[in-house]
Amino acid sequence: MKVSTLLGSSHGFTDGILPEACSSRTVLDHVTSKWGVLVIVALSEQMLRWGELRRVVEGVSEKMLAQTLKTLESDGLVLRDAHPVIPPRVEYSLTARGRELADRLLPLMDWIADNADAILAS
Amino acid sequence: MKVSTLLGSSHGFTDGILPEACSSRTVLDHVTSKWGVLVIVALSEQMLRWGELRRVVEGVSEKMLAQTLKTLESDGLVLRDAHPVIPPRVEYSLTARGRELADRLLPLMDWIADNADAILAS
DNA sequence: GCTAGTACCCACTTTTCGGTAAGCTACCCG
DNA sequence: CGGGTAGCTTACCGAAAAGTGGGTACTAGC
Repeated sequence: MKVSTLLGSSHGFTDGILPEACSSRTVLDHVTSKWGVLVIVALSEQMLRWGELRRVVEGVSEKMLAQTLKTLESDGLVLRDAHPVIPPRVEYSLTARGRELADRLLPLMDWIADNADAILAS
Repeated sequence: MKVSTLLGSSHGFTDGILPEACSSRTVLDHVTSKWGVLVIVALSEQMLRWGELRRVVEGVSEKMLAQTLKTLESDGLVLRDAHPVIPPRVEYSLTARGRELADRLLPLMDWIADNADAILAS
């Protein structure tokens, strides 16, 4: 079902835009969490190791990165590939589903990057 | 500048994905705030009054709706049109810039709505 | 005069988010 | 044997987000 059909002057929309406490809201919260978007975008280009992610996603703490990755992994958006070597080597990449998400996220991010200054100026 | 060119195996990406504390991060926070997305989507179909927004965006409190609308209005994404009549009548709609955003947000929301159940099942 | 409806605002409290710092494992190097 | 490294985990704490309950202004209707 398309969100864009949930509303409509012809329907009267007595129901809301996405019912409260539905699965879409939960996923939306995961994806639009403070670091979720940035991690997805970072991984959209290439697989990255833990330490690389920490550097690339500027400002994220270890705790938040671990938490974000765990959520995204359990959502099936990010793949965690741990090599049992010493020192540990863990590689993160997008799953097919994660790449679908990234495809829809990147245009948004590009638009934001283009318009951010104008938006804050007003 | 495209976000998708910020990274790249050929560049070495010693700098991060969007520098910390830049305008893009701020706008990203505004747009991906808990209620920001839902308000934009709700207004993407049609202009809505305050009370209608409260009902359509299920679960939002008056305080949060007011705060969200104020942020979006000062970002130039939402237009507030107050009619000086009794009882008060205030209409909210998207600006041209807000519609640009909504165009990039709706495909994302549609994808989330389509995949939410599968994502939470895993 | 009392109540209801619309669109808010403000103060207070609670809850959640996120940062800091420390510790842990298992090895390798010197 | 001490220090270093990579990838975490945990406990603690402050800040920020968000909910609650009240109040305001104005008029129409009973």
